[in-house]
Parts: sequence; structure tokens; C-alpha cells
Amino acid sequence: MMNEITPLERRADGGPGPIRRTALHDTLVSHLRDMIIEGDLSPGTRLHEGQLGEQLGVSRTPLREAIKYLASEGLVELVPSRGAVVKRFSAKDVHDMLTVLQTLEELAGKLACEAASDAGIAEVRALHDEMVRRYKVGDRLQYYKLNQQIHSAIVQLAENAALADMHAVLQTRLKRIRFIGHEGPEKWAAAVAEHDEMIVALEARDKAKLSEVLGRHLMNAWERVRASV
Amino acid sequence: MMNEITPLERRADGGPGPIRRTALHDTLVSHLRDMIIEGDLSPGTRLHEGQLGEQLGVSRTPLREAIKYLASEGLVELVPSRGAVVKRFSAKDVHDMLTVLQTLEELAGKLACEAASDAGIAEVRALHDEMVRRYKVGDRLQYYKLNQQIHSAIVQLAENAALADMHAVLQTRLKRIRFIGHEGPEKWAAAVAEHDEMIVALEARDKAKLSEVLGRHLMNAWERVRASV
DNA sequence: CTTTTGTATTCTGTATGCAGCATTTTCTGT
DNA sequence: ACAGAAAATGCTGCATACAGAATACAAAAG
Repeated sequence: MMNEITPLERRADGGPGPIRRTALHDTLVSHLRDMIIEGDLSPGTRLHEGQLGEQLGVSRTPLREAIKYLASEGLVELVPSRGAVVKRFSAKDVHDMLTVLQTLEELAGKLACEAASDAGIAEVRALHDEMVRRYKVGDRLQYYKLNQQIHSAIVQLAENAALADMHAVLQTRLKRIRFIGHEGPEKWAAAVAEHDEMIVALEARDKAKLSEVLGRHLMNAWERVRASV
Repeated sequence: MMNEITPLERRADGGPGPIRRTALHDTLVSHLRDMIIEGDLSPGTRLHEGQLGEQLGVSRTPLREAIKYLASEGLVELVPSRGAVVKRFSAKDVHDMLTVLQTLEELAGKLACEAASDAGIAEVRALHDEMVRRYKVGDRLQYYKLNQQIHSAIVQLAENAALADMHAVLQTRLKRIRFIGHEGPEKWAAAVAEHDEMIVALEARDKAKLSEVLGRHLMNAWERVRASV
């Protein structure tokens, strides 16, 4: 990754077309979040208000507001009188997050089997098939993205906003890690196999099974990334 | 509740003594959070930047930053071009939150039995005894506060930062509700009895038992508050 | 050469000002 | 009197400006 830092798309210019005048706050938050996740802002980096604001083409005020938002999300840390730094996660932190994520997904699995519509399940199946396709081609990036989407989709099926919130926060915090985690072929194959079990269990609405597989999947996730943390 | 809205303590004056120049941001966040929890700012209320800032004796800038922080925490909702309003929770929202909280506390119970020091457990016991004392006297407010503290303390014993974070967010969101929930004598007695089971299980480091009791306790919590939501 | 202290610069924290959007009030035509 | 339009008001969103804290640097003392 390590992209150049680019100014935000603002479309404040009189360009034609439907002006997506999305609130700057949201845009900034997403942008910064992505920069952190993708490693443009690595852990420990100080978020320099003046400099960063200039690079993004935004004044300090909305930038500071976005930083505060991300601080509450746990991606950056606020140091009094010294600004904000990108939070650094220890191996234990990652393990802890995965432990909680595991519990949440087990719950999501149970709830999803009860609450999901057939159409919803079909959508997850579609994502799954697409992911397997990417796996066979060896497209790691798209594989990862679809992988995340599937987990999020299952959580969505649970129809529990609080659960979705908590899951999203942890998943975001972990994205930076998972993004890096490059497992070998055999572990990758194992992960795909687990996903296969997942989708089958979901389609069968087998609560216990789905919950178990999701839990196991995340336990193994730790094994897969522990080396790189 | 419904206190007067008071200006923040700032100690910017040249008063003697160790100046607790705690960052204004943190102070503001806590203050606003409390105002929301205690009902000074009820759900649906618009957070008027100018007015509120004047009442608190703070300019709009830091106030806006604090609001953004609380938005990420889920206590307020940001409406583009129309500011922020205190988030309103439906009965389903509360139920969903309790469901997740239940799962998290079950996990916390298991981890606490493994990780807790004897001293840590003793502290929880002390809180528990104090709570029972308050119960017998009928001091509802202190009872509630100690109740919350005990749950938080058990989560702390689990030594899992991510778990503590998620738990804190949900507990904060729910505080507003629980604060209101005034159960009758018999339900109150039942709750205390459950707490008794909890502390015994914790002292015995009985993972399964503690987890089970915590889960049951929160299921019952829903029964206790559902009427008032 | 190392350490310390005073100064200068840089950055954060807070306040204020201005422009644009939303809403409400008022004016006008029927 | 009533409906619609236009003006006016109030508020948010963003930018800028100023003050205080922290850091970096440099000069002087040991």
C-alpha cells in the first residue's frame, strides 16, 4: 500500500452532475480510517494537524473533529497537549480483540440462523462463491475484502444493531492486522474450507454448527496471524 | 434528576492548590455523557451548540469536538446540516444491547476466573458487601452505582482491554435506561440473590457457574426493565 | 566533552468570524 | 381569509486567528 497522501475529493467546484455533497466530517473520518488501515499512517505516527490538514486540503477544525471521532473508535490515541497518535496494538491486544470478536460472531451465528431471510442468506452465498473464485485465482486482496464482507454480512443477518456496532469497531481495529497477515497456501486453504462449512451451516440454519464454525474460524485466525504480530 | 445545567469547573482562575488542568476535552465529554445519562438531555433533544456552549462556559469548537466523540460512542446522532440530537433507543434496541452485554459478560466471567488475582476478587467482594448493605437500607441510587461497578470490576478482572471497551460502551448506553428502571421489591431481591451467586462463583473460580449466573442475571435484567422501556 | 539552561520555534487548544443551509415568518395575490 | 412565495432569522459547517504549552536548539557553565 503506502499510497501518496491525496487531497480529498470535494466537488466543491462547479462541476456538473449530481453533487455528492456528503458531509465533510464523514468523508474525513472514512479517509483517515482508510489511511490508518492501509498503513499510510503507521502505528505510533503523530497526526500533525497543520501538515495533515494541508495535505488533505482541509482546515484544522474539521480534521480535529474527525480525529476525536476516531479516538472514540479506538484507532488513535489522544495525548493531552501533544495531539493524537495512531494507536499501536500489542500481540496481546490482537489476541484479546480476536477473543471478543469470536464471542460476538458466535452470537451472530445463532441469531442469524433465527432471524435471517432466505434472500439474505442467498446474498451471503453469493459473496462466498465470489470469494472462492478469487481464492482459486489467487487474488489475495479481493479475497480478504470479500472475507470481511461475509463476516459483516452474517452479523447483519442477526438483526442486532448493537452487535453490528461492536463487531464493526473490532473488525476495523483488526483490519490493519489482517491486511498484513499473509498466511501460507495450506493455512489459506484451511480458512476457505472453514468458510465452506460456514455457508453450509447457515443455509441449513444450523445454529449450533454455524456458531461452532465461526468460533473455530476465529481461533484459527489467531494462529494464522500470531506470527506476524 | 434534572439538575440545573452548570458551567464546567475549570480552575483557570489563579486559585491555589494543585491545578487539575485536566484536558477540557475529557471534562466536556464526561460532563455531556453524564447529562445524557442522568436525563438532563433527554432523547431527541437537539444539542444546540451556541446555547449549550454558553451554559457550560465553553466556546463552540471544543464542544463540537466532544459531540463528535460522543457520536462515535453512540450516545448522540449527527444529522448533516442540522447538528446533533440525543439518540433515542427503542425497546428492541435495549433488548439487543442486553443480548450483547449478556454474551460479553459471560465471556468476562470465564476469563476472570482464569486471570483474576485473589486481591482483585477480594475487591469485588468488598463492593458486593457494600452493595448488599445499601440494598438492606433501601438506598437505590448507591445500590445501582455499586451494581454497575461490580459488573465493570468483573470485566476488569478478565484483563482484556477490547472486552472492557465494548462492555463500557454498552453499559454507558444502557445506563440511561437502567437508571430509570425501578423494579419492585421482589424483583430487586431476586437481583441481589443473583449477585450473591455471582460472588460465590467468582471466589470459587467456577467458570461455568459464574458465566451462567451472569448470563441469567442479564436475561432477568431485561424482564425487569422491559416494562419501563 | 557533557550537561544545563534560556530562548525560539512549532504545535496544540480555544475563540471568533463568515458563508451557506434550514426553518420560520411575513408579504402578496387571488 | 388562505395559499404560495419571498424575505428574514437562526443555526450549522468550515476557516482563520490568537494564546499557551511542548519541544528543539543553542549557548554557556561545569
